[in-house]
Amino acid sequence: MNSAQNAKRRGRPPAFNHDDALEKAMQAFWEHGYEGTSMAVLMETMGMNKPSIYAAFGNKEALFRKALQKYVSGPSAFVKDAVSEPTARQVVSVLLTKAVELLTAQNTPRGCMIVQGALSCGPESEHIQQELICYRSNFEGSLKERFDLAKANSDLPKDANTATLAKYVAIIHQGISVQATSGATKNDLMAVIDVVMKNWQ
Amino acid sequence: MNSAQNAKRRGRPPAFNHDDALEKAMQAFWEHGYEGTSMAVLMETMGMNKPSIYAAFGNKEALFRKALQKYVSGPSAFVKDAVSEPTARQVVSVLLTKAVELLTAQNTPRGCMIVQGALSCGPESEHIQQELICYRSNFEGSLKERFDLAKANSDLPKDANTATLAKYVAIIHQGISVQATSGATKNDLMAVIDVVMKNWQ
DNA sequence: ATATTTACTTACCAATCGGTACATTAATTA
DNA sequence: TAATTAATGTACCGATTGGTAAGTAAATAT
Repeated sequence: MNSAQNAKRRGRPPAFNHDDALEKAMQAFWEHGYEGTSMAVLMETMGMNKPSIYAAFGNKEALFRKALQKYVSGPSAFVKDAVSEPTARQVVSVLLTKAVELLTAQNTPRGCMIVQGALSCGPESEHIQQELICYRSNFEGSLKERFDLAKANSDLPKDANTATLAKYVAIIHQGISVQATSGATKNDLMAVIDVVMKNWQ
Repeated sequence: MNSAQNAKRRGRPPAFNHDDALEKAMQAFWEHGYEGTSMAVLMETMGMNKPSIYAAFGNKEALFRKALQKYVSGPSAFVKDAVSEPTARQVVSVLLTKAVELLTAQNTPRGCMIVQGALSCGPESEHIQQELICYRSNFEGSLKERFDLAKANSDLPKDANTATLAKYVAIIHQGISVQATSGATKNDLMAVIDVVMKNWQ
């Protein structure tokens, strides 16, 4: 609708593509975290100068939040698909397998942006830290809901503690993310997933 | 031997206690990570001004490394004890239980200093990031060696993949660390440990 | 008492941080 | 062609970063 061609907007046309620039920002934040990514490197990777970035995306915090949304709806979109798998076991298996594939992929940064974006930080980044905590909590919450459904369907035993199971899977996922940044390979982590799934009820 | 009282050193006596100051630095780095802890807050928490810190501990990187050693031989010393437990199962159980107790304690920062000290960072902190990766790798390596021993003692099955088991336990530990910083309680995480141990071979 | 040694305090350094004022360029509209 | 609009490039802002030079204070040795 409001594409550049149709709109014929008045002033000087932007020299950047909004989506491409945000993708670059996402990659930078993904790799080096919120505090570890300076406006200077954002300028370079996005191919924009600072005033253009601020005009297009707001300040650094706003840019990070938009990059985070792009991460959730892009590389991390498989999470929503995984919880739609027919059984709890398949949910866990698909979720962890696809997570390992993403977090150890060669063409993208290692590890999960939501885990390492601002795990620990200085006082001026606490809002972002809290936002990421919220994202992780929602992830865990959606797992719990899916397990509640499985329990109602007798896919999980009646006495299953769904909150604990959800936290267990979240812990595996977050541990995998730490391992991926530390250089663990896809095969290393897939072997661990095998152990986890072998133990799954 | 070289205590202040016995030595009768020449010049002006230090106004700080070396060990106490390092303890304070450790707590600050533990809570906010390497990059998130500025020299300004280190000055305040250590009760020393900058030149005294540099004279006593070297630059920020050297100070962090010394704080890290203090963390390993202090709060995190239980790891060495845990791997001395008589069976692999007890090793894992004691290790994870004590980890949860430490990482969710009220009087100390949440989470593990070795995990969140510099999980992602800017280019000027990559040495520290690498050092922490090394520490985590050594932790995992000592677990593998312990499992190798258990395998030799028929405490673990002959076909057990000890490297994978070690990575599995390391992943649980690192996931717990992420959870602890995000506000998970001791009870939350102990329940997960119960699940892990119930699944343990 | 003087010299020496050591640590402290103050003040400063260049570099970088996130963020912005201002003038310029390139497009459309009149 | 002149006016308007929007995005650009440059140059700057105060604050903070890690790190240090230089002078002062407090102890011991001569």
